[in-house]
Amino acid sequence: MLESYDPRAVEREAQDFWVGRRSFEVGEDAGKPKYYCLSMFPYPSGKLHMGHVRNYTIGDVLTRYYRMRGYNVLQPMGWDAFGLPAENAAMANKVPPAKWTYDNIAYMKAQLKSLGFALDWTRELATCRPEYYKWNQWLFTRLFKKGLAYKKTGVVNWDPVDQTVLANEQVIEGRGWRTGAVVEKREIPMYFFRITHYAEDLLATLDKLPGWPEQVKLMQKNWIGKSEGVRIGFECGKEILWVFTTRADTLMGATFCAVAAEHPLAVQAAQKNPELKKFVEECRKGAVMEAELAQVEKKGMPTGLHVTHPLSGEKLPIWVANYVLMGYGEGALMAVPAHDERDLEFAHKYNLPVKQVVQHPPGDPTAHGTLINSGKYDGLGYPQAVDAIAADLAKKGLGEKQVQWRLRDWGISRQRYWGTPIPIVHCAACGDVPVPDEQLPVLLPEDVVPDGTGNPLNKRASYVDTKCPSCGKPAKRETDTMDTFVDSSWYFARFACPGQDKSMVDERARYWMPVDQYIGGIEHAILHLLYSRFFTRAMRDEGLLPGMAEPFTNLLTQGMVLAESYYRDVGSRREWINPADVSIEKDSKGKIISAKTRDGRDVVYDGIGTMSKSKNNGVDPQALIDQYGADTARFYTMFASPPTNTLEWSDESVDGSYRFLRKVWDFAYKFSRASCAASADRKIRYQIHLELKKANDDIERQKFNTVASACMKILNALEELPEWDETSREGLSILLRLLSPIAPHVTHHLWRELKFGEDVMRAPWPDPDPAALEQDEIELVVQVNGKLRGSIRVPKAADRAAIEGLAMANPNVQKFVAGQNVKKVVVVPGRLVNLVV
RNA sequence: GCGAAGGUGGCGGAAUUGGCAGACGCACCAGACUUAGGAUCUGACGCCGCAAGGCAUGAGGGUUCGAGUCCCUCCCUUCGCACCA
Repeated sequence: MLESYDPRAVEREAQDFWVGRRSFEVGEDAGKPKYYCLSMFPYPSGKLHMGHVRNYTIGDVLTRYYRMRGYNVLQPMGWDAFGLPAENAAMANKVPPAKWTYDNIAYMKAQLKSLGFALDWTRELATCRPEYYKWNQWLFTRLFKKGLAYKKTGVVNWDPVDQTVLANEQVIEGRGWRTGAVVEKREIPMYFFRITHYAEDLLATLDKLPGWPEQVKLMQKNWIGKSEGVRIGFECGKEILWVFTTRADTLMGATFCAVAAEHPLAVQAAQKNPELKKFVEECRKGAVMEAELAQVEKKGMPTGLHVTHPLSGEKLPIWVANYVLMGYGEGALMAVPAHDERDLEFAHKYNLPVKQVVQHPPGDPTAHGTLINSGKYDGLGYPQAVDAIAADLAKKGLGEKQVQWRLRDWGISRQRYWGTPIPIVHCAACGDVPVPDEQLPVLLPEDVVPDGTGNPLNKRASYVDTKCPSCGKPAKRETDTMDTFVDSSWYFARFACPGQDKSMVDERARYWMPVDQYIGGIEHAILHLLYSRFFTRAMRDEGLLPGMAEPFTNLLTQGMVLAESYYRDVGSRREWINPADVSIEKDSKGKIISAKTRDGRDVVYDGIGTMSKSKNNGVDPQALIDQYGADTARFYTMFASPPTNTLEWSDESVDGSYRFLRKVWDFAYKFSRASCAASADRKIRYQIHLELKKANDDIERQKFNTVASACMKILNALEELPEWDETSREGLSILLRLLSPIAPHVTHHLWRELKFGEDVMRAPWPDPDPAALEQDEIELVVQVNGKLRGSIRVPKAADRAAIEGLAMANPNVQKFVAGQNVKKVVVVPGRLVNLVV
C-alpha cells in the first residue's frame, strides 16, 4: 500500500468501483425493510453551495448507515429546474433559460458525483422536462374539475414602468429592482388550489408526526391558524359590516370599526370623498409583502360612515386603516382599544375613545378576565361572556360562532415564462376549458429569451392562438405558468416511478412512500412542507397514493450555512465583496475592528447571515474539494456542528479534518506492515467499545459531529497501544466502518487494502461487545456542598454505607468537612456523592 | 410587527435523563526533530491568583443538596411571513 494519502487517486478509484458495480441502484425488495432517504433537491443555480454539501452529506451518512444495517435504501436526486433565476440570467446573458438550466444541471451533477454520494442516478428527474410537468398539468385538470383548483382575483406587485408583475424579492423598499419605480398593488385573475379544504386535517395530523421537530410542527400550526370566534354584524344603513373576532367578550368595549383600504365599504366611501380616495390610493402603493406591511406606521382616516353597535345601539365610526388586512377574516374588525395593543396605538394616534370592559391582571390588558362596564354581562368570565354575547347576537341575526383560518388558498399563477404552463384554454363561448388528457402536455417552448417586460409567452402567437378543446372555435391559451412549489410538492413520489409515462405515479410509489427520512433547510419549514402535505392528500383522494396522508415520516431540518458579508458603496451602488477577498483585523475580544480588500481599500462589515448571491458571501465548495478532496469536505461539514444548528463558515478549521484522515491513513499504513500479537489490551478495548456505544447512539439521534469526534477518539486510543495486537486489528476495523458513511472513499480503500473485506459498504455495522464494557470498579465524584472536592474508586457492587465511608475518608474531602456536621449525604448511583454540611 | 429557534473559552462545539462545565478539533504559545517548516511529534492552553482557592455557560432574579439544563424578566442573533427556492 502507498505510504501517503492521495485523496484524488483514492476517490477516483472508489467512485469507479461503485459505478462498475452499480452499487447505488436499487429496486423494490420484499425481503428487506425499505428506507427511503431524501434530501431536498437543488435548484440548478450554477454550482453547489455549502448548504448543498451539508444537506447531501447528512442524507448520505444516513443512507450508508442504514444500508450497512441491512435496509433496502433508496436515495435519489433530481433538479428543481423551473424558477426565476433562470429568467434573470437570461436577461443578463441573452441565453434562453432552458439552455442555462441544462448547462447548470450538467455541471452540478458532475460536482455531486465527485462528492461520492450514494445516489441512484437512474431515477434522476428535472421538473422542467415535459415528461415531468405533464403531470403537474394533468393533476391541475383533475383538481379543476373537482373545484379544488379555481379562479379568482389575487393581489400582485405591479411595476408601472416595466408593466410587469414583480416577485417579492424583486421589490426593494417598495420599489422595482430594475426601474426603481414605486410598486403598486394590482388585482388580477389567478388560479388557486383550495388547500383550505384540507385545513382541519393538515392541522390535526401534525399531532401524529412524532418524527418531525416540535419547532416545525408549531410553526405550521400557527401558520394554519385555526381560531374559534364570533362573526359579528354591525348595521350600516341598509348594509351590514361583518367582522370576525376571537374576543367577542370585549364587544361592549368596541369604540370604532376599521376596514382595509380594499374593503368595498372603503372603496364606496372614497368615491364621494376625494381626501379618502387619496388615502385609499396611497395604501395601494408599495409591495404586498406582509412583513413590510406590518412594519409601516399605522395610519387611518374616517370614512364618515357609522355603524350601529348590535347590542348597545351606539353609533360607532368606521375608519379605513392600513393595518387591517383584506386577506384575513372579513377584511374588517371591531376595534377595542382597551384590550388590543394595535387598536390602542391607533386610538391614541387619532384620539378615539378607550373603554375598559375586562378586569385584567395588572400590566396585561389583553389577558382574559371578568367583564365590567358591560351591563348584563358584568361578572362573566371569558367563555361564558362569549357564549352569552354570541347567543344574543344570534337572536338578532347579527352574529354566530365561527371557525376562522389564517391559512389562505394557494395562488399558483405566475405571470412568467419559465414554469409549467397552466393547461387552460380561454374560449369566448365555453369559458375556461381545461386541456384534455390527450393534448397534454402543453409544451413550453425552450428557445425563448425573456426581456423583463412581461411574460414573453403573451407575445408568441403560435403559443397563444389555439382551438377550444370543447367547441373547436379559435381560442386563447392561458399564458400564466405555475408556482414552482407545485413542482416540488410531489417529486418525492415520482422518484419511485422512473420511466412511467402512462400515469403520474404507479404501484412502486406504494412500496417506497412515505419518505422515511426527509432532510432540508429550516427555511422550508412552512411553505414547501405544507404544500407537499396538501399534494399528498390531493393525490390520495385522486386514487394515486391510496391510504397515504403524510409524505415524510421523519424530518431533519438542517440549519443554514452562514458567512460574514462585506460591502463598499461606489457612488449610489453597493458593491458586495466576497469574504475570500477580504482580510480582517480583530481586537482581543474577537470583534472585527477593520476590514480591507487585498488592495488595501476599506470595506464595511455587514454582520453574519445566510450565504447568498445578493450579498456575494458564498463559499465555493469546489475549492475545498480541489484542495483536500471530497472526504475532507464531507468530514468537515459533519464535524463542524450538529446538523440542526446554523453553521458559521470558517475555512481555518478545515485543516484539522484533513489532518485526521491523513492520520487514519498513516496508522493503517503502519498496521499493514506490522505483525500483531495475539493478545488484547483490556483498557484500550474498553475505551474503544465505549466510544462505539456512544457513537451508535449519536447516529440514531443524528448528531454526526460527535460521531466524527468518536472516530478521532478511537484513533487516539489506538495510538496509545503499547504494541500491535488484536485490539489494534479490531479497533481499526471498527474505526473504518464507523467512519465509512462520513468519509466513504478513504475507508473503502483501506478496508480492501487491509483485507478486512471486499466492500466496506457491505460489511455489517459494528456493535459494542458487552464483555468489553464490563468493569469491576467505577469512579465516583465526591462533592461537598455541590463543589467538586475529590473522587473515589469503588467496587461496582459497593453499597451506600461503603460509598459514604470511602467518600468521608478522602483526604481532600476531610479538609472541607472536618469539624462540621454532615447534615445530609446524597448518593447518585454510578455518578457522585454530595456531602451537605 | 407577528410566528419559531438559538446564545457555553480567542473560534467550532461536548455535556443523551437536574449530577465532574469546556470532550473532540481549530487557533495561539513553548519545546523536539530539521538545511528548511505552512510537515511531524511532545507539552501547555477558560478567567483571577505565587498558592490555597475563588469566579465562570448572553444579563438579572428564582426553585434545588446540586442548574448550561427547570421557572420568571430583559438583551442580542438567525429563520419564516404566502411571487426567492
